[in-house]
Amino acid sequence: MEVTQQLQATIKELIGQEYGLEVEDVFIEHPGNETWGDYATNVPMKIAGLAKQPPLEIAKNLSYKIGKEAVKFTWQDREWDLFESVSFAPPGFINFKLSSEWLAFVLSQIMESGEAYGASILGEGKKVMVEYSQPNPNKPLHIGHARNNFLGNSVVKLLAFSGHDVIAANYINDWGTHICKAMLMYQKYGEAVPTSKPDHYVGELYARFERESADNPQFAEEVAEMFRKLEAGDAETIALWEKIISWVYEGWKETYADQGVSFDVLFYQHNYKDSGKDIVNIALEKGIAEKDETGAIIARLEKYGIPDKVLLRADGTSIYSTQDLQLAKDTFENYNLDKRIYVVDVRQGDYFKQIFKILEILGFHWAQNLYHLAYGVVKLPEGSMSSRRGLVVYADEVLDTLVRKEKAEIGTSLKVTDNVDEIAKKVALAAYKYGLLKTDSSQDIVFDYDQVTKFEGNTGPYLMYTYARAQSVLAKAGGFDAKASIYKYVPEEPGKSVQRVLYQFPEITQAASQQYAPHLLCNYLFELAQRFNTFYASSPILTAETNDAKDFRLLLTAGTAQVLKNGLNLLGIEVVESM
RNA sequence: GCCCUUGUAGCUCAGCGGAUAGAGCAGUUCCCUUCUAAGGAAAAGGUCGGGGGUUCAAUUCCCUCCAAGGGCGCCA
Repeated sequence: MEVTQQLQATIKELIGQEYGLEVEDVFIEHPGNETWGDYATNVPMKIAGLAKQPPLEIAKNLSYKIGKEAVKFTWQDREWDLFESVSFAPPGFINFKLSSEWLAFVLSQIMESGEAYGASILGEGKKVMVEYSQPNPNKPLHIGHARNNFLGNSVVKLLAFSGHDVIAANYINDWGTHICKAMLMYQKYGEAVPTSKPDHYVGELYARFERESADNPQFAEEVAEMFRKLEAGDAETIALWEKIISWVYEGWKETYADQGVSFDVLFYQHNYKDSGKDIVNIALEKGIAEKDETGAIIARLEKYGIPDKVLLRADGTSIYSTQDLQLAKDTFENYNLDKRIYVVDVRQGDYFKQIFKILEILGFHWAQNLYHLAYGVVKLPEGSMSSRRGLVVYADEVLDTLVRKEKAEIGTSLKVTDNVDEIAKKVALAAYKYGLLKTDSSQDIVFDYDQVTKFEGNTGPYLMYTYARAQSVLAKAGGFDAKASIYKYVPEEPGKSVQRVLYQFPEITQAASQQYAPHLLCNYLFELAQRFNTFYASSPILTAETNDAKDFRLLLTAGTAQVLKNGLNLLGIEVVESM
């Protein structure tokens, strides 16, 4: 059982005995200052009123009654105390300090579990679909999309690691007037084959439309006409659409492969164009939506405090939301989902409120299990990105820059002689992913090129470097007693400080999974790496004073490396053995 | 007009209602004849936008003001 739960149960019981009180939640935290302890509770202050006693008195009494013998664990056929001490502190805290035995036990657990260390069964039996990326065929991916891809990818891994049955889905917006804009330009000016990376080429066609449509008012009607023909199934128009869209897929395939992002299933918007209209008709019948004076079909949502939503255009053609309603229904019912998560930027907040509410009032019970994981916008130091003002940073371009920089960096290192390209790519991606994941995903971030292309401090490469160093020492040691028992334990500060973070890994992976928050993991891994590096700088490992100390430090090194590797994997970052 | 979000060190960001507000970068000092210096150590840097309130306790919750973003029926 988890330490936290065990502790909570013990405290609850004791409060019942001592004060005859039932406490629902016993809040357990890690104290801000480690000298106080590894766990703490504020429960004396919470119950002071009901117990009619000063909080400090309660803390004193409870800490005394709990005692360090209260909680035990078994290891190597022996019982050990979980805590080294239980103490109280004003204004009414109880602090618990973990025993050296427990901290050593954690190391043995890490070695035993290996890549599975930190995994949990939190989501056992739950099926979740995570839809992310949702690229727009008209625009080459920029760093905002990169944030989406990295976040979605990491959330999928986190959920799987906590026992969920996860389906990574991508929804391709291949149907709509936006595609027709590129198609129209191709019809007018296009070459037979793309003259640049195919998806970028289509992007250029679209950009051309944007530029020229102001001076060519007839374009708008030509596009509308083209889309009507497309929806009506006109063979020639469909052939053109297929041609354009296949170029886009070709380009994307490369980008996704570069980013190390993949999906279990792809949904195409065009597959939902007809059934989507069916669901709109049901909404009409139920009086949820109505036809307005122009002929457009509108869902009336104002009584729920949400803006009304157009579901079909006046000319009867469909829009994004038409298909999205149907997709939600299909996936929920066909995949038997327990939850569906949409990783989409925060500006779509109202849109998803509308969609979710419509499905709810249509009577779909599963509508409450739809969740919009809204992530913040990626801005530039100059302000919001804007392709019109030329203020865009493309995803491919950042990766190229990072790879180039990393190759130069490797050039100065004597450690890497083989696989330069592969290592450069991995380190570059680590910098990229970590840079976009380390901030709370709900927040807008400012993308500072100089900062992301730095490989020092709180960065992905720093964590990889820490791992590589650890591996290097382990390789030189040529093996050690991985079961270094408790009897070999040599208490020492820099090492213990690492252990005080290591044991928290399972808590962190669970919290990150429950909150869909990779940044929690980033914060944790950085803290771990910092402490390990301090240990590394001050405690010789291979030349330790005694053999026991050497074994123990090697064990600590191996444990740290394992946790770093497991954690980085959850962020979509692959470690390298040397760099 | 309505709705949402943000305001923490020069910059970029952490901070779970708690016990002296934390990093990284930049700037200042140190540390490679020792296991990878993509590292480590030290000092410096903050009226947590302003003002009220709730609480034993507020950067954290509520209200208000100021400032900056974003979203609002036929785009995605």
